[in-house]
Amino acid sequence: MIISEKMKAAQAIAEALGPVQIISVSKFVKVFYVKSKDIYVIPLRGHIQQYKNSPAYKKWNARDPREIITNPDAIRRFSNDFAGPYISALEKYGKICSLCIIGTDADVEGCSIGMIDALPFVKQVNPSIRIKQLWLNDLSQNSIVKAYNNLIPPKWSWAYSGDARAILDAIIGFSATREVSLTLKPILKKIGVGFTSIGRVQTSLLYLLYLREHLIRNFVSKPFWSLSADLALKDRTIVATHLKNNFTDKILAESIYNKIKNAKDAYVVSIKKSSKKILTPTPLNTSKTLVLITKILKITAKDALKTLEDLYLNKIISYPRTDSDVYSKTYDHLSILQKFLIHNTYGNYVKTRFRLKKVNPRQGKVDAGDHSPITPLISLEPTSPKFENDLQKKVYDLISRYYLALFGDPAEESDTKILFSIKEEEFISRLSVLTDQGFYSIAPFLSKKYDAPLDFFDQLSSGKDSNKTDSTTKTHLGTLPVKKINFREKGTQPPPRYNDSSLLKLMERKNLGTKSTRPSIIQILIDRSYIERKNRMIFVMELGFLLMDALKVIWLPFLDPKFTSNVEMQLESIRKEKKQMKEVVKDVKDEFLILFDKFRQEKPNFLSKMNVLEQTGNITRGRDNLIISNKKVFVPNKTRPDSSKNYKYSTALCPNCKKNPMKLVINRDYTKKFFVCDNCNTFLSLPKKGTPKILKSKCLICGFDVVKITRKVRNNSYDYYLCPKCWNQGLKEKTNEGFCSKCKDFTIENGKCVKKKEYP
DNA sequence: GCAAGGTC
Repeated sequence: MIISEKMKAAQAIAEALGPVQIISVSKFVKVFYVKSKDIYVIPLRGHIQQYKNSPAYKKWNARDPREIITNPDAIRRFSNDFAGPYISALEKYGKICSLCIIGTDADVEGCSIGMIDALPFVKQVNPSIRIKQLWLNDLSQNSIVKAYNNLIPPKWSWAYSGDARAILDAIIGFSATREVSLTLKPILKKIGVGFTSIGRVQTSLLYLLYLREHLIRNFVSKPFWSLSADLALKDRTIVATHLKNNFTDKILAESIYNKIKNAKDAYVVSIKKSSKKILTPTPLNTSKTLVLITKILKITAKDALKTLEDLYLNKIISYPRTDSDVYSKTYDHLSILQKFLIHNTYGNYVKTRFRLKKVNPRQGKVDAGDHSPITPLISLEPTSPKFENDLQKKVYDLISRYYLALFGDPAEESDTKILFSIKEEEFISRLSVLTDQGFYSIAPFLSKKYDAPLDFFDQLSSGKDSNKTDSTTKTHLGTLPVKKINFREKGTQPPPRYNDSSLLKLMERKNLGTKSTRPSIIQILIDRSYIERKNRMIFVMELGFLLMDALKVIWLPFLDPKFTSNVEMQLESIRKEKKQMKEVVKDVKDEFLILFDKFRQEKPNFLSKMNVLEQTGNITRGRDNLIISNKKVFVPNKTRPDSSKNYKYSTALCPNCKKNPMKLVINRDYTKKFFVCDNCNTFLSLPKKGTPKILKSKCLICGFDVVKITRKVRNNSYDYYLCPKCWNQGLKEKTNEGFCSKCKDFTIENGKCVKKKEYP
């Protein structure tokens, strides 16, 4: 048996090894059987287990949060709720196989998924099974066959490194989140916030945002003065700035201004022209793609990643989570390019590529050995029904154009520096002109803004072929009339606010989070009311600001990204077998325990600083209408984590007021489930156990939406159906009605309420 | 109620 990390990889592995037979082990999980080799390839869904607090520590008040660090039994591994069918498959095939091959992704998390999450289930049913590892650099058939013929001993140290990461994140996160939340409980209650989370990555990121916010809030603008000249050139105006700009000495600047303000002519002293080639871009890894999409389409990182995933699942682009920007030598670019030949918009560009035989892409530098760079797999017109929404079209367009640009010619720009003399004062004007658009023709969004070409200066530089000249210097070449001399007072500006695009870059630079988690880390800070987005800019809210302000005197070593990079170094030493996992977990725990105790010591100071929140009742900043002093509870719904967009609604109207559809409310741990009417607050309760889903069909008795309830019992799941309205009626009247299976006249067929067939 | 990391 081969254990794989995901469905797509399982299928690719199986198909590379021989003809495949698909075995459905549950509604959604398939196992791929390669009959010729008698191999079962079993997919997983990433991690199938996670660390949680053991039952004794489940309640926040039950035990001292400090024990989460000191008591090794405080956290335990639990199977995820979707893991049932995967575990069943591991057990079923574990029993009948003699060799178990770990074929998860070739990285630390992949090893931990295969060996820590999945393998124990196999070993439990078959303790003597042999274990090997399939080390895959990509999912091409060649690589898979090669790796299969060269199985390696399992890389345990890699798996332990990942496991240590998970343990430390859980211990640090759970203990600190509880300790800080419980400390702030009275204050948080008053400002309507449930808890304040602390984590290795999110807290470092919040600290960096706090530092920037601090700079911006405390920024004092300093004045400076600038001199510039508007010069007339035919019907255009070109602007030249004083060579000594900017002036901090107002008197000096003013005296120059007075000297030249009535000048009529600007003498061209010299023209320097140089040209520069701009290389085609390098292939797209996840990080680059997220930065590109958020920047060009001005959407959030979360939406960008979601759209990439959707395009991938619809087989429109390749796997979107990769650290590589190098294609393997055997990557079949030709067949992709050929698909684009007939494209209405990109077709001509691609034809030219074939004509010029430019069919090899520019390569990047990093081959992380995971997946190929992000690549369009098919050629789609914007009208294609395969797109589910407008955003998918736009993202596909960006990725396709970018990919095609890898085969493009370099672009070329010319940079012209013109030095003027205005009454002996030197002024300079810089012009940047695109002289050869090269790959920008297919990917114009990669281009910076250029000036319109000015052939005037080409004539001035006496007819030399400027394209081939790197630098030409001419003196006293003529004059331009001065339209106006400008003398302006300006002020220094604070550093800019982060947006999703620059924040992703920051996280990459500071090595915070991974390609897959960065967008969700940003989202967590928003959900916690630590930060908010306004006009795509990130603002730190009062809660986040004060928290960092108060914590920085106690926890600086933890807030600094150096903490997480040190942890990562330690994890590396496990991977490289220089240190034992136990040793590293102990060291980091000890280090954090000292900080934890320091927090306890400083609690009174911390609390008094955070009390400001309570006094002003203000967790936000910059939204004037929300700053209400001396009111204890004010937090409007808007500043709370807004999950409203995730709500599902019934199509039927509220049976009471008949004005609104009803909102399906499910809280995070699925303990509360009900329909509620936003208008009249009417409730329809739902069964306590199981996950409800609104079906597209309506109850033929009352007209309300039929709901499917999925129940999971141990490793199995089953569905049943009910009508919430009839069911609530049944509860009230104790008639036990509303279950579709017990309905006299109707039944559910293919998810639809239909009349029962009558049998004569 | 909590983290960060995978993934449908």
